[in-house]
Formats: sequence, structure tokens, C-alpha cells
Amino acid sequence: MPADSTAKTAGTTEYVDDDESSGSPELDERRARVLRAIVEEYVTTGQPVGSQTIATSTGLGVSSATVRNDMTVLERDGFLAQPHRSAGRIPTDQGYRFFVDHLTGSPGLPAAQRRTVADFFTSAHRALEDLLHETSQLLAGLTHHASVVIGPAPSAAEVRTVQLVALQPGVVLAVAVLGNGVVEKSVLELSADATDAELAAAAAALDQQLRGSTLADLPEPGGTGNPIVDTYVRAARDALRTHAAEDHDPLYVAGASRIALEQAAFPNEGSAARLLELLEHQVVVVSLVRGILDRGITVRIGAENEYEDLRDCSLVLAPYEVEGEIAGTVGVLGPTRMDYQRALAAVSVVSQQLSRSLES
Amino acid sequence: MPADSTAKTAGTTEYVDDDESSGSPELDERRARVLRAIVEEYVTTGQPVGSQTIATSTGLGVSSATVRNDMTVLERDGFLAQPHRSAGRIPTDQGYRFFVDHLTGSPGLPAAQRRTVADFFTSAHRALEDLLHETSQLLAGLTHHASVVIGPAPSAAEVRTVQLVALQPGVVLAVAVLGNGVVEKSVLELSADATDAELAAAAAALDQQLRGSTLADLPEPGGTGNPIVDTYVRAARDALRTHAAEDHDPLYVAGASRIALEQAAFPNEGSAARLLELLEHQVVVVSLVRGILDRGITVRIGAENEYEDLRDCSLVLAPYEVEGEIAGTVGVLGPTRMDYQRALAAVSVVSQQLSRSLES
DNA sequence: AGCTGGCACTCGGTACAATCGAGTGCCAGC
DNA sequence: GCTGGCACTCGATTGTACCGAGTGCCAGCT
Repeated sequence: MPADSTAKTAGTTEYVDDDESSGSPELDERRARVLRAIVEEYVTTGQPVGSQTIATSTGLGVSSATVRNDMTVLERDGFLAQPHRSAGRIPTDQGYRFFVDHLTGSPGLPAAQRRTVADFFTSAHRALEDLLHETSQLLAGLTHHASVVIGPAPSAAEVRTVQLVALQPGVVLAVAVLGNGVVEKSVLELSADATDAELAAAAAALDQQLRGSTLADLPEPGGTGNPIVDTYVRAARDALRTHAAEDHDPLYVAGASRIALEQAAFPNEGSAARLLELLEHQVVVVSLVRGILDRGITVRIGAENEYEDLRDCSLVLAPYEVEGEIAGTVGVLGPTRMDYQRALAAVSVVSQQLSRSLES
Repeated sequence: MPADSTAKTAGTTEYVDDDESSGSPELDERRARVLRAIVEEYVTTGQPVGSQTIATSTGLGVSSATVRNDMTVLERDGFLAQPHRSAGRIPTDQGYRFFVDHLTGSPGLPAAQRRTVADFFTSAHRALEDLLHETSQLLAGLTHHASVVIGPAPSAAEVRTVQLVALQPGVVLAVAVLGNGVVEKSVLELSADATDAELAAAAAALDQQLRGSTLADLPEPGGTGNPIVDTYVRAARDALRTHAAEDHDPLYVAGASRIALEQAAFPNEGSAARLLELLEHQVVVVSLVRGILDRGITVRIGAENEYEDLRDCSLVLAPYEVEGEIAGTVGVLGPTRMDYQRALAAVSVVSQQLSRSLES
């Protein structure tokens, strides 16, 4: 539902000769059907689609000339583009946008896939990391596109227990187990060497003081009387906090190789390779997928993405929830020329099921 | 060193007209230089190389006709191939093999890279996982190829401490901290619900009994008297063991997108995409890179790899050591048409430095 | 024996023209 | 407002000619 549906009542003036306003959302019923048909055709064939194809293949009983007229209007209004004169039309980003916003009469997932998803989520319990990892693979398999899953921010989870383990002289590992089963750790290298007893005391103090807080919001540790113990307590606490703060959220990417396979669907040379490279940078991907604050599915088409390298592709994203809070995001990344219907269905079902699965 | 060097003394019969045996390793001094020049030229240009190029560009003062004769022999003996008649020659796998085995007068890494590596390994201590991850990225950056690093098998590391943490009613997390700083965990779901005290008792028993063993070789736990505690101890112990056994070794892949960039270097259509897909399957990659039991660098060229999808690429691998034992492997994966000299130098330096860095 | 110059031959790549045909825009008429 | 008709575009395909890099082979030279 685009925000800018400033549907002026009874638009006249400007671009005469056709009805409606000139912006985007309002479209003659038939033109909308034409647009839809073009998108669907183009998505499956990858070839610019001509008026004849639309006139015959679709149900609307008009001649190709009429379709041609509609196409000119659709092109003038920015929904379609022509690779060159005397070629068929292909949808623009705006065309896809309209398609996604208005035309999706969601038929849901095919039964077979529906079952796959159901089976996946009813199978045995797994550790959170494994579940998310496999969810990502599931989504990639369903959509035949690259898939991205962001896990719950560790900084938001509650600390269940903290431990200190001596690895080598002077090197101590601080281990925090979080409520969702994630384990965070941080290496401490301190000049002050502690005895086993001191370490144990520090661990006990840490465990007692930090338990129940979130990593983002660890309390100032109180003093214990022993300066060495205090050093360790403070160092561990700080290390865990900064670790949680700067370490990007857990990210699971699957099916990246699909991008290479789909190369034909990316118009610009080498853009698939650049995409793959982008996917290797966790930080970028996380920042990209973040910011889905509303509950529903978000679709970002082509240039709607802020990154130049995403000019040729679309993101379909949906958050999943744990206990009513948005915990993370699942999504797929494919060429703008993707089957949005299917992608939307898959992302939607998976995000819902994932939420349910994390609830219990 | 190929196995089939059945160098018949004073080869006569068969393929007359030229000296030497017919197998592979023995090669006229000049022919070897020709082969070397062809490999080097082809690696940089990607174009089949002709006799003229070799005759002029290289120092050997012979005419192109002579080079041509040598090329015919080299082709007949399997070192070179011709894409089509009246085209230049390109090296075969066997040609690369000879090049790698005999001709590498290693000039080492360029100074700038050498410094990069040194800086990398002298910088601050990191957790093992981070170090390996970044090492992989380093190697990818040095060679401009995809890079693979396998970490030490967790099953071989010694257990420092074991903990049990209750996550939800009936769900307990077993956490084992290993000597190298790695944390292994396993989710336990037991019908028997334990009290906090029982859990603590079980954790204490586990910690005491398993500490010092390796994950692969955990001792049978002894009884504690309390059946519920025993259940937990046994379950945790088994879960950790099977987890370590079936979970493949830690794998770090970096620079996979380079494969997409290098696509031109892969002759077969879509083989780059298949490679990328293969890299997504941890198990496969690990099994591929495994089995480097001798200390030195191993190079696997094209069809020498067992997988069909690796027909067009080469692996350069070297083990790294911790305390005299082979702990893991680093390597790069690129097209058969790669700069072996540079790849060998990079892998060699990185593996050595990594060993050193893990020693201290 | 081995190298070399010379020469005929191959064959991919490029350049160019001709042609095809899918597709458009536009217009007059229903 | 839709349609049939028509001229026009322009990428793709086909065919032809040709260039030139490269080869194989041979006769001759050292």
C-alpha cells in the first residue's frame, strides 16, 4: 500500500487524452490488467513482451492495437520501458511496484511447498543458530533465490550465566550463555595474573551480578574487595558489552550461488558478481535488511534499495517475532525480474512459521 | 611427482623421432622452457599462445619454426592442447602439473604483500574463530581467488570445563569450553525435569569427569547415586560426543565472489555457478580439503580433483600446525588458469605464519 | 642431427550487406 | 473508444568475403 496514493478525484488537465491522474496508483482497470500480464509474461520468459502476445494470451477481448495504445500510456506514465524502439516492453521498477502493491491476488504456496515448510518446522527442536541457518536454506530452496535470515540481536537477550575459563596463562575466556541458547564469548588478556581461586571468585561475582540483565544493558559491577578479582570482573563485563555492541547481528545467507545461476536476469555485466561480493560483507547486509519496523512484508524493488549494486535486484523481507516483539528478519534477494507472488508467499509463510516455532 | 615415470632407459621404438621417454617428467631443457613460457603467457592473457610469441618474447634464441616443432611434441605428449586447428596452444592439466612440479623458481611474495601478512599476524590477539575467518579473507585478498580455511577439529581439543544451563523447563543447554577457546554446545531435551540443585550436581559431575579429555574420547560417566542427575550427565556426555563427531570441522570460506568475477577463466558454461554452489556445502568442501597429511604444499589441478565440478579449477593447499601436529588446512581455489607461483607463495607464507601465530 | 626460412593451408574473427520479422506508432474508419 | 491497416524501426540472423594469426611440413643450411 504505497503512501502516495494522492488519487485526485476526476483528474483532468495535463496529459490529456487519457483518464485518471498522472502519478502512479490509479490505473484504468484494463491497463492494470495489461500491466499485470506484461509483468507475468516478462518474469517467466525474460523477453520483452509485445502487444500481440498480450492481446491473445490474456482473456481481455481487445485487439493488439488497443493493447498498444495502453502500452504507450503505461510507458508514458513510467510503468513500462522499451529496450529499443520496435521491441516489446519490459516493466520498470515502478511497474513492478504497482504489480506488487495492487495486483497480487495471492494464491499462496503450492501444496507441495506448503508441506515442505510444515514438515520443516515440525521436525525436532534445534539450537537457535541451526534453526535459523536451515530456515535460510529452506527459503532459498522454496524461492530459488538467495535468502537472508537475521537472528535476534544477542544484545537484547537475557544473560543466564557467565563463566570465566583460563585458557593459557594470562588469557581468560569470558563465556555468557543467553536465554535463547546463544553463547557469547570474549577473550580477555590481562597482565595481572589471577589464581584459580581469584578467577572463581570473579566468575561467581560476574554470574551473580550480570545474570538476568541483557548484554546491552549490563549493570556496573560492584567491588568485591580483592583488586585482582575486581579487575577481572570489570574487564569481562566490558568485553562482553562491547562485544555485543559492535558485533553485528547474526546473519545467515543461503543460496547465494543462485545469483550466479540467474545471471541472465541481471542486465548489467558483472552486477551478479558485485552482488555476491556485497553478500560477503555481513555488516552491509545486516544494515540493508534492518529497519523493517512494521509487521508486514516489505518489498524493495531495484533502485528503491539504497545501494547502487542492488539496482538490478529486489528484496522481499518480513520480520518474525518472539513473544510479540520483532526479533529478526527473513527475506529473499533476487533479480527485479522475479516471481514476486511466489517470493511473497514463501517469505510470508516462513516468517509466520518461524515465529510460531520460536514461541513454543 | 607423477607415479608413472616408467622411464625406459634409452627409449627407442614407439613414438620415434624425439628423445626421452614418452611419459611425462623428462623434458628437453628447451621444451621445458617453452612449456613454462606458454603457461606464464596463457595465465596472464587468457589467450591461446602461438609460436611466434614464444620465439620472440622469451630469451631462447630460436626461430618460431623451432618452437612450433617443440610445441607439436609437447602436444603429442599431453602437455599442451589446441582449441582448434590454427590456434595457439593452451596448457593441459598435465602441462600445469609439470609447470608446478618442475619450473617454479619461487620468487616469493612481493614485498607489499609480505608486509601485509606480517602486519596481519602481529596484530592483536583474537579468538580462534575470528583469527581463522580473517586469515581466510587475507588469503583471498592476497591471491584474488576464493580461499578456504579449515579449523582444528573440535573433537581433538581438550575440554576445559562443562556447564549445564537451564533454558526453559525441560530444555537444558550443555556447554563445553575447549582448550583452544572454542565453545561447543548441545541442546538437551529430557522428559525428566530436574531441580536446580540436581542440575548443579550434574554439571559438577560432568565438569569433574570430563575435564581434560577430548571431545572425541569422553570417558564413560560414573554414577552419582541420584538417577535424575545420572540421566542428565549421561545425556550431556552423549550429546557432546555425537555433536563433535558428526558436526563437520569448522570451515571458513572467503572471496567466493571472486569465482563469479573470474568467470571468463572457466571454459564451461555455468561451471562457475556450480562451483559456487559446491562451496555452499560445508561437508563437501571439508571432505575435499581434507586428507592433506604430508606437511608440504599440495596442488590439485583440474581433473586431479575427484569432483566433476572442479574440472576447471585448481586447489592449492597447505596444512598448518599447532604444537607440531597438523591442526588444519588453508588453501585457495581458483581456475586452472591461475598464477600458481603467486598462489603457492601466498598459501605457503600464510600457513607458516598461522602456525607460528597459534604456537605462542 | 638439428635449426631455419619459406610456403601452403586452416579457420576463427570481423566487417558488411541483405533480409527477416517482431514490434511499434499512427491514422482513418467503424 | 476500439480496430484494421500500413509504413517504419531495428535487433537478430544469414551469407560472403577477407584478413591474419597460427599451424605443418619440407627443403636447405650449418
